[in-house]
Amino acid sequence: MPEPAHPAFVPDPELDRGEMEALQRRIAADAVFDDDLPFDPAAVTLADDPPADAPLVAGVDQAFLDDRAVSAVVVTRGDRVVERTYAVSPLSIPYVPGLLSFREGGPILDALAALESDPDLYVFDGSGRIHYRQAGLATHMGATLDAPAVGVAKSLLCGTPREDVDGRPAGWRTPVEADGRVEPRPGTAEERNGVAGTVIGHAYQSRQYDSRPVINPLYVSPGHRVSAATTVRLVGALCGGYKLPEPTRRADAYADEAKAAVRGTETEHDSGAGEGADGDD
DNA sequence: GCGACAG
DNA sequence: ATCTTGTCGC
Repeated sequence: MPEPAHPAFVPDPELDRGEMEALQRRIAADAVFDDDLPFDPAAVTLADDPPADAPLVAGVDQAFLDDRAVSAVVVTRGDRVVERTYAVSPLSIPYVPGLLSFREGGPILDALAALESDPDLYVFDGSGRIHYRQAGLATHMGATLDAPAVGVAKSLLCGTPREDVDGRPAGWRTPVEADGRVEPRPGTAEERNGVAGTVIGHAYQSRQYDSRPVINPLYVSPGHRVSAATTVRLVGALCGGYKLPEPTRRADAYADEAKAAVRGTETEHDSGAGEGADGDD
């Protein structure tokens, strides 16, 4: 069901670096970093028995096999899994910091196209507004689908946390402000007033065990149609006992599962059949 | 030239 | 992201 609402934004790996960056600037200008949700953010929970009208949340993550991406999507309502799909797609370009969506965006859209349901919110594994041109993976995908989206990264791409992030207790958060590496969005007040100091996301300590290996915080940022404040609120509501939000953990596990299945299909005897389609159970 | 760099 | 066994601890 989920199809690109804005075809011109669909990531094209064939573009040269300059064209990719130009497209990201257009996407950033079009992206909405304010709350424009068709549902109540407070309705997003991990309740065991959620209301029948609770928002559908899609967790998206990928695993890699040779020169292919195994993109997995797990849709949940509260704590209940509603649907799962995955797609195996060829990867044409290498990973380049700042251009991640051009490598993984297409494969992700392949997996989303196999979905029967229509998610209300997407949780992507990577940055959104916390990006050099304010158009990270979550923003690129959210703007392309014109759907609410948030980005959850395990490390910081750019920007500066307002406070030191080391050794913080669970629940702690601090704003991540734009620094000299972040460009202002074309056509916005940021061009005249500057972006430095603008809150582009948050460092969020989702989990911290009473001792041992100090856990690093997550870096969450708006993808599309969601503010930075609501993004942390949503991610906080989606985290249940582990560092990563539940939708992401499930997508990650499903991606590994699908990857193992694909690998088995090509190892047991020989090879031959198999394409980059979908699958579920 | 040097440093930084999601997955 | 990926290559990988065992091991310490609740």
